[in-house]
Amino acid sequence: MTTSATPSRRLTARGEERRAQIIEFATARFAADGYHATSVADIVNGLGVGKGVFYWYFDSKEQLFLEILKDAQRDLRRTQQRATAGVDDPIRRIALGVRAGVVWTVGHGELRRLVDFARTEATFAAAVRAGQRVLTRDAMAQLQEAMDTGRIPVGDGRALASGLLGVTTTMTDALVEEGRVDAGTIADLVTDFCLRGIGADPV
Amino acid sequence: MTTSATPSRRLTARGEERRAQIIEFATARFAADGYHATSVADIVNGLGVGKGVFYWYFDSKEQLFLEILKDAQRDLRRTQQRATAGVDDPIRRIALGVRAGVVWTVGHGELRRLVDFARTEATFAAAVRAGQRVLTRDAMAQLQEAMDTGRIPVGDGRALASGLLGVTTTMTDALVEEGRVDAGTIADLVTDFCLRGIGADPV
Amino acid sequence: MTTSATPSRRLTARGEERRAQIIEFATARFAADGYHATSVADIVNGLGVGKGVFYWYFDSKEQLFLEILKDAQRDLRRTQQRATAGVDDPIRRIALGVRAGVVWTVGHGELRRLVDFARTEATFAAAVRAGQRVLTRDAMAQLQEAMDTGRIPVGDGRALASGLLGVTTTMTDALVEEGRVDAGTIADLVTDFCLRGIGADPV
Amino acid sequence: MTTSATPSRRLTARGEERRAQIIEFATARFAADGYHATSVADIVNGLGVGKGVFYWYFDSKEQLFLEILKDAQRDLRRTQQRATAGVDDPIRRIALGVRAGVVWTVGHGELRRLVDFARTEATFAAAVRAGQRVLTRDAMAQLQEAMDTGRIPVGDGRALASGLLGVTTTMTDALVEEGRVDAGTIADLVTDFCLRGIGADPV
DNA sequence: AATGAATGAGGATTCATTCAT
DNA sequence: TATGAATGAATCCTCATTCAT
Repeated sequence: MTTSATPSRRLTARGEERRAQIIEFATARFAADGYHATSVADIVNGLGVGKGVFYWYFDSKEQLFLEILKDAQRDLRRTQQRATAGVDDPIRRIALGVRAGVVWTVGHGELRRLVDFARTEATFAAAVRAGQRVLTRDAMAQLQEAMDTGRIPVGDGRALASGLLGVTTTMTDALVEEGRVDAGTIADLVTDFCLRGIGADPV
Repeated sequence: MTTSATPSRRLTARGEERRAQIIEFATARFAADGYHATSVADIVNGLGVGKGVFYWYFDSKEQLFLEILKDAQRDLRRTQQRATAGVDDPIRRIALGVRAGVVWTVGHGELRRLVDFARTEATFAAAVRAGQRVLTRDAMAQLQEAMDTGRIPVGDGRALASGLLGVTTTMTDALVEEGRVDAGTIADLVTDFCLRGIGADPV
Repeated sequence: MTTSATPSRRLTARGEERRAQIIEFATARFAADGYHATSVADIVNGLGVGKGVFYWYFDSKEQLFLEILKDAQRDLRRTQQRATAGVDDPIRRIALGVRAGVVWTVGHGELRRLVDFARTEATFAAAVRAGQRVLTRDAMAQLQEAMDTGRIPVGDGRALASGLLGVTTTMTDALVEEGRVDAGTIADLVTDFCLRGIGADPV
Repeated sequence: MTTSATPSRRLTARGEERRAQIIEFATARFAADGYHATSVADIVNGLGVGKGVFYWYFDSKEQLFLEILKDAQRDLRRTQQRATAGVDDPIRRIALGVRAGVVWTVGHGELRRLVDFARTEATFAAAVRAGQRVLTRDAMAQLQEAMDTGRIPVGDGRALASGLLGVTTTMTDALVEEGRVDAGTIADLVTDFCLRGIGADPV
């Protein structure tokens, strides 16, 4: 489920596989050791292939990272959209979106790390902000509807949206780090905090 | 407001000044360009001094970064302690602590970036977690008292504490990024969300 | 005659060649100018290759040196073993071993220098001692047999063995330095001194 | 008992003391860690003085080393001369010289190391050779007399002299390293080997 | 005599990227 | 497609030496 193949090249089935394999492995290393601490050599050696392979599929290390980043952001968004599709009540949509965010974060802690890192390098910061903006806009839309329909007090949509984001990621991280791996329980705690925070009655 | 001089060395007044100067400059560059994108050469050139100066005051680039990190975490904590000292009501203490956190974050956005980055590199992650734990513990103490005295519903202290942290940092970042620089307004929004989130009546 | 390739890597024929070439060139420079006075840059420039080449074949300058050291010690030992193989008389074995040692030393004066240097750096001293111990043990075995069979007076094997070593290296060095390059003549003088020294009748 | 004070400077009593202190400390470090591994900073820090002190007494690290070297060689020579003064029999003189050499070496193992090192660096090699030549010449004089008076078979003086040197140093080193610290015993073994080696009857 | 600070050339090593095969 | 080899700029760090005080 990759984006625009970069070295604009038609890949065979086997090629697509290789490419995915590189992405997967690199993601794990980037998350575990950090982007800079992971060299292209580490990646190809870990995969047991020659160096040329990497550059056959990617223009550069930077481009690979960007691709991982975008994939991650798109994947999270899709997950949330899928979770809230067809639900009428804006509060429920928010709750479900938050839950989906938590579950995704629990399952993709590595990607979270990458986003955190990306934010700190001039080279990647723009990409992260772009993605974050999309997520915030989604949340704002729901919040707006909730305000319009009187389900929550009128307030600063953007502020509330970023609050949702903050609680979701930070609380999830903290609890996962502490060893709590039950996504459901974590989701309950996060959702509770969030709904209260925006002024809705927790379910 | 530096810590223990590192290459255990007695510094003259002039030396202390230099050292502080390096820390300040390096912090700015690290925050602006990223830790890896900022070379020791960049730092000393920017300061117009020889390369050896850096290593006269610091054992390594890594150690300098760690020092900045610890200074930042200690500074934030002190600010919060100062803000809540002598206040009896736990809810008010929480509110004041959150406010202080927001104000500090608004004034030290650069440091926030560094902490975010540090979390993503194996080398620094431990230090960040240690600092975060201290902050969380502080918040947990207040929350516990609030629960014990019936000011908020009994709940998962750790979860709530990390919620407070998450809202504070993420919401502040988002609003600052959007151009809102009035710390007071931001603090109001954040505090509101937080108090609601833990189940207290916003003031 | 290289040992275990170091950066555990399979080398092609061309690679093996390059590796040997580096070892050869570096040995010459180390011996001529000293280990510290020879920089990696000197080596690669002298070879007309890029700096990375060195690190493709060796983990570090130190490791390369160690490898040269071990190769040298092993080579000398093999030469002596070959020279004495199949000879029954222990005195003759000693004489032949000494001769072989002299000849080897005359032909590999550079390596002798490296060993001398290595002994003086904490980093390499252990490796030298290990090699020396092997050589001494070899000589001691022959001396023991000579004593057991009454060919030389009973004495302190270890002392005699180190005496053989000392005469061989120092006398050879001194004579070579003086310009006498005829290995045969030198070997005669050394062997004479050695056999007399251990109490055997010179042949 | 220093040589030509180098930064041609009149030293006060206290100054001479300082100077000797530096030489002593540096000698120990050079011998223990190696010349290159010991920085000027190590020396002054170890002594608890500022960097200027070093350059007040010595022009450079190199010059200090050279001075230590020469002191050592002169000291050894004097010791041997003192030991053999007034003795008529050339064989006895040789025996006593060798003994003195062994005793000195046992007591100054560190200096031996320095000489070994010096031989391997282009910068110092000449100085060592010069010293060695003096020692060899001394020995040759005695050997010549022994030959002239028929006490030992006529042979190659220079070769024999270097043999004496080699046995003395290498055997002593080997035995000391093995833990035998009784200079007398070691001297016996060395002298025995040496006298036999040159064709004299051991006493 | 002595100190702490500063200099900067030099050195080892890394690593993204390219290339011949 | 893939590999091993090669490149060389960039980086961190060391250290002998100098200097202002």
